[in-house]
Amino acid sequence: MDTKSAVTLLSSIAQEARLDIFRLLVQAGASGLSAGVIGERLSIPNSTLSFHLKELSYAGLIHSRQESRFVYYSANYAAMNRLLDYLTQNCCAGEQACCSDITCETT
Amino acid sequence: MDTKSAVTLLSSIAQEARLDIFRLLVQAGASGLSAGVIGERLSIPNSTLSFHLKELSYAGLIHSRQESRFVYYSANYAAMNRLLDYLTQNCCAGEQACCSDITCETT
DNA sequence: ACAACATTTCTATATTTATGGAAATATAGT
DNA sequence: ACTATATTTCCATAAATATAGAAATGTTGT
Repeated sequence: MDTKSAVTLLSSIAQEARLDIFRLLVQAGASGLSAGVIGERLSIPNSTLSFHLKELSYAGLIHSRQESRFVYYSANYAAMNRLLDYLTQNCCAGEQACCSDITCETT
Repeated sequence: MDTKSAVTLLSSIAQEARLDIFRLLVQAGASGLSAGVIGERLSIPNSTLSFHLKELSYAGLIHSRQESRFVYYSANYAAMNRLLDYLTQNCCAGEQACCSDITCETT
């Protein structure tokens, strides 16, 4: 990953509404949530929501799929993991380990 | 951690110059680097650098300490780890583990 | 006090980003 | 085709952020 891509990913979640959306989707799992449900849960007007979903999609942090009348959005876990790895790469100048051991909490 | 704090942290590294600075410091280890060295390594004019260092400090992602004529900046690993944890909290809706195992690479 | 260097503040300007109403575009059921 | 529902695009406006030159401030050694 290069700096520019990482900045694109980070910018996409460096905003309150989008971070809320992303975390909601991270917690929702692979099946995701429809745009309408997201908007309702977070009280975001539809045009504003659409703008933010586009930002997250463009960055590649979320996927979307059409299913009947609804568009379902879901977290791109692989992209998230790549980003987290990038931030901690080659850390600590050879000193003792300092970085997180992040493990998925499955409950 | 709440959303606002996380956004502050993310915003502080969602910018090319600042992400470069942060990663440089992550890799530099606990001793850190002086403002001058950072500016030289990344070719950032001093007033611009100062602006970005302030942003990172304000967010709490880096520390600074004065040592003789120099100001040394260093990564706040604890803050970084808290942020990474926050992003992956309660992920995947009880499905199989999906999140990174990030371990410090010490070489 | 002075000189040399390091870093920050001041300032103006340029650029990017966020917001949400209204209208347009899909999709599905009857 | 018509109606109801879901989502996106268009648009104007408001707000936040980035840049870097010049001046000011801090620090150390002589």
